[in-house]
Amino acid sequence: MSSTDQTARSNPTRSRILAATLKLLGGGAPGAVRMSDIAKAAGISRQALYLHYPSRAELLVAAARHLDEVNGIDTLLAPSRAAATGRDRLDAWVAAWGGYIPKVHGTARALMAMASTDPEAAAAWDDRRAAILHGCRAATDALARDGDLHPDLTAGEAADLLFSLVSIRSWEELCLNAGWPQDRYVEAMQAGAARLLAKPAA
Amino acid sequence: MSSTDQTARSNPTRSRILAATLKLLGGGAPGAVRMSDIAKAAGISRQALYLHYPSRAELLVAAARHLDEVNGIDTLLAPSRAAATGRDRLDAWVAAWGGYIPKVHGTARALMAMASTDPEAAAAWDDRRAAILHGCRAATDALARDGDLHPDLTAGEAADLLFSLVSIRSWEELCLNAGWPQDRYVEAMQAGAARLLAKPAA
DNA sequence: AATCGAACTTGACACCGTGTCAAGTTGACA
DNA sequence: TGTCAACTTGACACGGTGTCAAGTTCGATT
Repeated sequence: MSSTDQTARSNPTRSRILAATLKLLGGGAPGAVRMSDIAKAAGISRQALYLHYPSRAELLVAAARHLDEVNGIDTLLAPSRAAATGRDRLDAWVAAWGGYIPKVHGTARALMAMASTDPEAAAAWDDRRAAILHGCRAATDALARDGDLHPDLTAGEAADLLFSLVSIRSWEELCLNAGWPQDRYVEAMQAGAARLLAKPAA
Repeated sequence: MSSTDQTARSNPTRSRILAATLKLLGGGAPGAVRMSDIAKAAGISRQALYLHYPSRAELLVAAARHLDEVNGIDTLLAPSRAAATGRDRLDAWVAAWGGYIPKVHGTARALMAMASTDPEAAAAWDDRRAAILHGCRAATDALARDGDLHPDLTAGEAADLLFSLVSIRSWEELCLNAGWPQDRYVEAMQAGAARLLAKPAA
């Protein structure tokens, strides 16, 4: 999830392309974002864009990678790894991931849409899914180690549940459609994840 | 959600079109379903298809309507309305809706995708969202009436949470990607919804 | 100073899927 | 017999992606 993307840093045009892509994708894009839109925003011709990223799918994948890098996803997720108890870890994970969603959801949305047609995008999206699910699993494993996991659930099931509870789609539903403020979202997800996954207080 | 769709029943060709559409959309469609695919499956020309449904969006909307009708969605949801206690109502709702998802998810998926480009499809999808959310709200209201709602949540928030917990996307995640059996899904959602939304046992 | 190559430009074109248009065929019903 | 509706074939426009070919610009090489 963080392979210090040389190409982008060393090459000024590519950075501008990625920056333009993220800007368009991030800023509540009105309708679809076309390749030509991105080229225009980056101040180059459409063909130059294809010179750097041979397909829309590859561009989106690169943009998602780049997004993780500039946001320092690893640093962001560190507190979760450092937590002492399972409950703390769950809270920290939900806070970290929940806080990250607003930053990535535009790009993620485009990647998801692409994934339904392009196999390369599908693979990239699957990688990300796996990484997030892995984070969820780490939290539910920690919970299980503390004997704090709800008795009806295996750690695997709990991870799946957590993953779907704090999925990007669900965030969109709550924060974009239902109008929840981001703070309330994180708070409710932390409390909700605990109720959903942890053993009820004795 | 059930306006006894005259047109379809009275017109044999339309029924065949809708049947073909649902079949293609339902049967784990490999890749995108084109208008020409549907025409071929219905045994008519592409142009005849446009004669009945002037756009892909309108066809998908009609297919979704038709799907609700043949499945008797109202009858299906009746047990939920009849439940005595809030908890019963929640359980019945989750069971009914959760059992309905596998039948509609193919069509819903297509409609969702369409909604991001076509305003008419977006409106149709929003109607469906509203109807489901309304069902969720009815359940959480019943819970609240019994004084059984979790103290941290308003009935509105609880409905939003329930809606996103049992969303089609989440079902896809759990049952298609994570491989949960449908039975386990319903069971886990019933128990999970109760933990998430109801007041903890005293 | 001449030139080579990389990055970029303009402009054209193929492909695909949606949606439209026009002109013909078929068959039922009056 | 004529007419109307449903349907057919075949063509075409449009938008978006991706490709191809032929120039331009400019810095680095020798």
